[in-house]
Amino acid sequence: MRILFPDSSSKNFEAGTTGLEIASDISRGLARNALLVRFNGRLLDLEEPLEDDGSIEILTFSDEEGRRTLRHSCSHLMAGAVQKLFPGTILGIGPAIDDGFYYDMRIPDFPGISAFEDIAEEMRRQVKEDIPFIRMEMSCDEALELFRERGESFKLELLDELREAGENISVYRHGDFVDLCRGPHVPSTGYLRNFQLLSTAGAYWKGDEKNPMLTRIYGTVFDSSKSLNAHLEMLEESRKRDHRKLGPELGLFAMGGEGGPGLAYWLPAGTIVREELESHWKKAHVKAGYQLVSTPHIAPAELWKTSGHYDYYHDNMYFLDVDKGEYALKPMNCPGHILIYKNSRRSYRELPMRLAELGVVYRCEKSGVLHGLMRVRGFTVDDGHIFCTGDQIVDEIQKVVRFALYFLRIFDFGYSIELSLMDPEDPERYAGEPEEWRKVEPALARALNEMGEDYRTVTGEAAFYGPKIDIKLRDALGRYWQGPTIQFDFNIPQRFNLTYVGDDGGEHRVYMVHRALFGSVERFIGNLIEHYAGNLPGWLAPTQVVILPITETQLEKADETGRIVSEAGLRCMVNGRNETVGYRIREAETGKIPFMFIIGEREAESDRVALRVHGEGDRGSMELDLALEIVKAGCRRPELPE
RNA sequence: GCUGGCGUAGCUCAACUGGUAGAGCAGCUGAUUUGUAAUCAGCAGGUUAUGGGUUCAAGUCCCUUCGCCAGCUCCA
Repeated sequence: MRILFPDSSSKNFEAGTTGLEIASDISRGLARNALLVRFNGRLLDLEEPLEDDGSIEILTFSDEEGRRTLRHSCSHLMAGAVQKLFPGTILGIGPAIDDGFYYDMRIPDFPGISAFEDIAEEMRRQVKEDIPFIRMEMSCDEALELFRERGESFKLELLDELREAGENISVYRHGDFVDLCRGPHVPSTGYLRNFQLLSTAGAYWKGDEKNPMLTRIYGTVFDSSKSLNAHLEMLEESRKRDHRKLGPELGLFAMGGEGGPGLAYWLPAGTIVREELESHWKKAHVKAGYQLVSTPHIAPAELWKTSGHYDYYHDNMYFLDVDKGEYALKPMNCPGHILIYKNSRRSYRELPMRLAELGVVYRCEKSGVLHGLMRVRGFTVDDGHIFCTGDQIVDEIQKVVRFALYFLRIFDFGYSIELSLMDPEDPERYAGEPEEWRKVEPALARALNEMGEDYRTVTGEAAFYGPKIDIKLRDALGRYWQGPTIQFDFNIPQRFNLTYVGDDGGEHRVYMVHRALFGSVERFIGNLIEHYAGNLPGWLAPTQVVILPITETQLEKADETGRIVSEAGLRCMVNGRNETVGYRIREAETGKIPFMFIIGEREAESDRVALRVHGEGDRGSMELDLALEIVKAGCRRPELPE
């Protein structure tokens, strides 16, 4: 048979040759790293004999499918170990996930993570034994028989569904362990040396709270101990950077307890961070052609009925009585901005009209989803709404994307873009005319293409009211977070009958785009804290310079220097506490204050300071003016966008 | 919201099977006058999250409520 390789070379092999043998034929290294193959588009076990001509791709840990296969195989290994140690364990499902795997099981008398060492020990034993994973294909009835015998009630349920779907049934076995599984798997347990069990949690069977709760065990596996350790170190680093720990430690905000769940209280230092961020945001928006507006926190229920929120967002809203009428705290800013648009008859000459507001919204999130600043009940959306004509769409989208990327660049975030489109199979789900969608969706794609931005198209992920562009931001640890979002809305302009008068003198429906760049100021600051591990850029640092007189004798000089530094527009503090310099330096270092001016006898008599930079150390004694220039450069606010 | 875990001083943590709540750091006072990440001493700090129950006796056992954490679900 003729096998075609990805580099378009080809070679003849005897029919029945396996992927592993082909890999060995190419190189020993590839054979060692190979985990599975893609043959004519299908993912197959390495040891599956290939019978026909076809194109082959040998997949390793550096391929997404390779990682998933390794991890999925490890979930089998783990479940097998659990079943051996806890007889009577019934299997749920055990998929690979980003960075690892889990397995949901009903485990009798499971003691929790204290069992991890025993489970890991059993897994290591089976790794050493290098037990092969064996694929078996069978009829649905045979599989039912097999799993009925083994008491796997959840698997029987899955088999019933598979039968309805008319799927082929395959089963994988290693040692005594048997699991219903589509595959593929790595050849044997020996591949799974570098695993780590991570955590345990409850999870409902099929994610439905009416179903029984199973025990979920999370773990991960890598291709080498080196990459496993790097991953574990990253997890450790994530814990250290947790904004819920760093934020209160650095005096930025307080949460929880008497203040109510999901509500942040910004302390003076944190408020400086907010104010700096918001002030830059406002300046940048004015420069980018937005008009700033401000809308109330409450509005009559009628407004929310018109917008539709009253019906479809009711559970997330807070209501109150005002003058016997029903009011609601705003969960979104769009209706307010719409009223501003509707305040007068709009001409095409006014478009595009861009309105922006740092609008505080309240949403009644379920208690279980609250998470530090990332998910709260009251937060500030850096909201913007663009009203424009159909001809302006491409240009406006490009402007917004560029603007969003500007904000990510300021903070050295990476990013990846997703374009979410409607599901053409199910047009009923969506608001607006299909022809509008057919016009706008390609315009979004065109906007991104023209800018040369890479993006992933996800069909069926559009909101019901319109297609959208989501930009995920990637932080210093390589983690992705919800970032800027740009959403078209065919629904709300219709509900409010938003129009403009065109150059033909007729009324036209206006196009509307919602966009938020930070998403929420609170969450974005949470991201910044973790991204920078608390070492915020100089311009955001609540205190930028600490002045440390070595002894009381230099206190007066320190105060005088402090005045000069403040007059230079920097936030500074004099720390003349009765403590050793070493102690006060330590306070400044742990407080993550970017710069220190240390003034001893030598400096005091010559208008010099000894500059110390956070995280770097002593930069030596220098003229105050020079030190000030260095600090100013380190605390300079970012340039406004073009 | 659901399931599980947790809740002791501002923070980090002690207190054997129920038997007098304790330490370090932070805070305050004083001494010390300090040269690049912790000077020394003293003082103060608690209705053990909350309300109830069992007991001669509860931080410890049981129940309630609240909050936090993990996960599920949700996320216009």
